[in-house]
Amino acid sequence: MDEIYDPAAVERAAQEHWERLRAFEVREDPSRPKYYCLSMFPYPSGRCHMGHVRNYTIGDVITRFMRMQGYNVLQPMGWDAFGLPAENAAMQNGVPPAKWTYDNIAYMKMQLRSLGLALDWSRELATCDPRYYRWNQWLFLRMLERGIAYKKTGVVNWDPVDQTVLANEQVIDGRGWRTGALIEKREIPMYYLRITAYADELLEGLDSLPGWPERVKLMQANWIGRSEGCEIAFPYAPDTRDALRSDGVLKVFTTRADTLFGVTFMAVAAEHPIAAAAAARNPEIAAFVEECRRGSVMEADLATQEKKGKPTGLHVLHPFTGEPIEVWVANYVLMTYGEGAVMGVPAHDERDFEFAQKHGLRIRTVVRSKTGAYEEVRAPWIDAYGEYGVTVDSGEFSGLESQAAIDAIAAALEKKGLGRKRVQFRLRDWGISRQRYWGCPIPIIHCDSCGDVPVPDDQLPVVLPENLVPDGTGNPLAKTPSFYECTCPKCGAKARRETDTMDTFVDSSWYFLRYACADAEDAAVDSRVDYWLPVDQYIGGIEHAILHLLYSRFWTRVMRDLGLVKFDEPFSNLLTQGMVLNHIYSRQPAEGRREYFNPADVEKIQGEDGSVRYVAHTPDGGTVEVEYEGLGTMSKSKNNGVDPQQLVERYGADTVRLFAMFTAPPEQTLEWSDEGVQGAYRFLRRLWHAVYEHVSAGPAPALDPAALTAAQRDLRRMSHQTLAKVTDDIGRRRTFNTAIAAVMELLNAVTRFDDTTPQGRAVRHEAFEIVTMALSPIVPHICHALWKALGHDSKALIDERWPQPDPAALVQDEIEIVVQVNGKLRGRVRVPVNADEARIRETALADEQVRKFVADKPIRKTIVVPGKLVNLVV
RNA sequence: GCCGGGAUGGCGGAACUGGUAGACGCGCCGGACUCAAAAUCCGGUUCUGGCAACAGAGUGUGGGUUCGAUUCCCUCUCCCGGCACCA
Repeated sequence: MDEIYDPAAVERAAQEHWERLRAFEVREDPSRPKYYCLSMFPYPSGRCHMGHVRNYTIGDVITRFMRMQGYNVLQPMGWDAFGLPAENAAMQNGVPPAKWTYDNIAYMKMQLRSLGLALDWSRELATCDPRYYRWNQWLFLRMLERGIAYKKTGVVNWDPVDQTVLANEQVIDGRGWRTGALIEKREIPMYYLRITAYADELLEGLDSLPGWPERVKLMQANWIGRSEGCEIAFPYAPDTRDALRSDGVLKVFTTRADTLFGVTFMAVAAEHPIAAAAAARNPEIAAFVEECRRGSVMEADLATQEKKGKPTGLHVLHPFTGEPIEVWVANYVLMTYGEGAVMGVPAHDERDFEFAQKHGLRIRTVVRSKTGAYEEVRAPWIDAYGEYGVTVDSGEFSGLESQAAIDAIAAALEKKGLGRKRVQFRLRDWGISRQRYWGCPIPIIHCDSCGDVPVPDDQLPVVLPENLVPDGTGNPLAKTPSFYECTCPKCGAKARRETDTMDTFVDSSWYFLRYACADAEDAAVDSRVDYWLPVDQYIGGIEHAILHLLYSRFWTRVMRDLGLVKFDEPFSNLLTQGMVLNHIYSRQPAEGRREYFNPADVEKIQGEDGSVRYVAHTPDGGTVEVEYEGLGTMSKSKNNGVDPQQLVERYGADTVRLFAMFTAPPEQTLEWSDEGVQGAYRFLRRLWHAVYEHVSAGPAPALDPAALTAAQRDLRRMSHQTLAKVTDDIGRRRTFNTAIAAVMELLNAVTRFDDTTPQGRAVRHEAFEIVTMALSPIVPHICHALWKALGHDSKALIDERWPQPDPAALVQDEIEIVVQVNGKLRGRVRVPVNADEARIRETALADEQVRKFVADKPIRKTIVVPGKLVNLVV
């Protein structure tokens, strides 16, 4: 063993050993319990960032831990390789997205390898590989056959200058990111997947996932948004019948049918047919509808914009009273939810209340809440107005409890044919069409005579040409005849291939299945999926809590219904890691865009008066004063990323892994700190040195537990306590930071333990073995070397079994008890471990400090927490 | 705006089921080693008062439940994630 810790040499040796033995390539083995540990695959953006390092280290710790527990562990890796950044890079430097992507994959693979992850690279896949995405196409066609996939129009962001569809992130303050043009909404035909058909099952399925964080399940449940309510039809008044030139009804969905008699207006979305009819005859309405058409399609934008509305002058009739009610167009009504129309009940809905106040509409009180005593609803709004209560002024339905009123009104409406109870979901069907090049082609051919014709299975995959370079003005596929020109599979006539590609969420909705059988050539999945799936532990960023995870749950169910897999839920346990943050420094030049400076180049300057300023070093050798903007997630745009590669080269992968695991628990955000990395490095050096000192003194004799001194027993107890804690922290709690802290404490104790007797050395040897074992999932390279140095030449550490604490070593005969008087800490006493309440109380009262506070007051109550604390109440 | 989460020393965090607040690490201060510096090692480090023993205060804000609250309940403030075409 070398005296000096040389991470580069240590890591090279360990990685060579694992690679030579193909240690992490696994096969189905029915005789052993399997464990599928999966981290979300990366988008190959160019270089790994700290978020990847954190994500994959967490997965690796669990993988290595479970492997040592005797499981057959699969940990695969692949590439989420389609997506927008490749097109953006292409626009910038003229390189085709394919080449950019494959180059990035090669570099990032090298980076991941240098981290020493226990990955089975033989299963590697990339979603831009036709061998993968042909099955996207195949599965899409099966969904089309079953009506799960269908076509309808959808709304997109349209840049009128570039004549192109923009992603939400490309719309900044309502303008196109490249052109600065005001963005418009535009309706185009798209393919949708009927996720709503699975809404109930996706919601109920959450109950079968005890291994998922509650907050993620809650977010998904709210996203699905099941609500039970009533569909109510308001027949058109004569003016509306004229305007639309038809009989008909305006349908709304409401959960508060009990407030039906409080309706004083109706509000419809700008895209609603009644709005269109009103716009056709009234220029003011037309202008308002036009105004609503501008701006982005993002819900956050719609929800934060000022609530506006215009009366249409058209009316519908109340289903019971026949009273005419005016229809308004309002920008806060979503065409995509329910019927694109709502009934306005200002007395009992806060949003309607505000709208009515603003436009001077009537407020009609029809429910009295039981908690808020009021006769009439009037400003300002109080929450009691929105509560359930007893109906008033509601004709034959007056005097009923809200729920009874809802039932009665629903029944009466149904009898009239003007409504019924129904369930409404907030969840919408999943639009998968993208007017973009770098994605999986949708396998459809448009024929003038046959319509939309699916590409026959034997012509799959529809291969994406890899040599195109997008220029920001629309999809290059639509300008490439060699791609879109084809013949109709049905009639043989000239036809046009669909040029839209699929949402990249399609790619990531089933990749975890494909890892089980990545080389299967004639099927999407084969029987190996039955062995490995479901995923036992899935690890990824909290930002995927809803969309990716919900789509994957949906897709898995579709594949189940196609008979391809035998389970409902793809991920049994989920760990959502927090984001990685770093400081943000910037400067606003007199002209042009705000500049961001990497924190590595910024210096903090403390003035003598306590003032603080920040100065950044520029590439030309100069300095500029910059502003501190606080912490934010590491990103290219804020220039606050840290390159893990430099750190690996400087300190080694183990240091980077240790830092990522030690600095915060996995679910929390992680703040970057240069000093923290150095601290991690220092610890590993200290560990190396301590083991070196120990083994240099020659082999340790065998441990004889019966022959130990009290101090030796103490250290041995601590070793086994630490082992028990680390096992629990990694295995159950997944708090790697506290596991590391416990090992650090043990190492501190070992370092202080200067007993050189034979049994002292034996106890120390055991402590080092436990330290090495316990840290090995986190810092596997150094532990691989230390294990050998500790005399284990025949078996590598990764092939050892995780040890169990010795119960005999944990036994203690005396313990410390905390004494409180009236809940305040006043002393500590030592008592035998099996002392009863009387004995503890007696010992506590003998303590001088305690006596001072008890004085001669009678003890009214004694609370004993066994093994921990006694509280004397006087 | 809606949904979800968070806030504890100078800093990152710990306290697992309502029971010792501040483990562990960073930083800082003092000491050892050194011609000196770096590295390393040893000691100290929540705040206030006190030489000390010790006492009081203290987990974003305000209130509540309890013998006892960082932990449970209510209120407010600020920060972060998601909002369906970033991945």
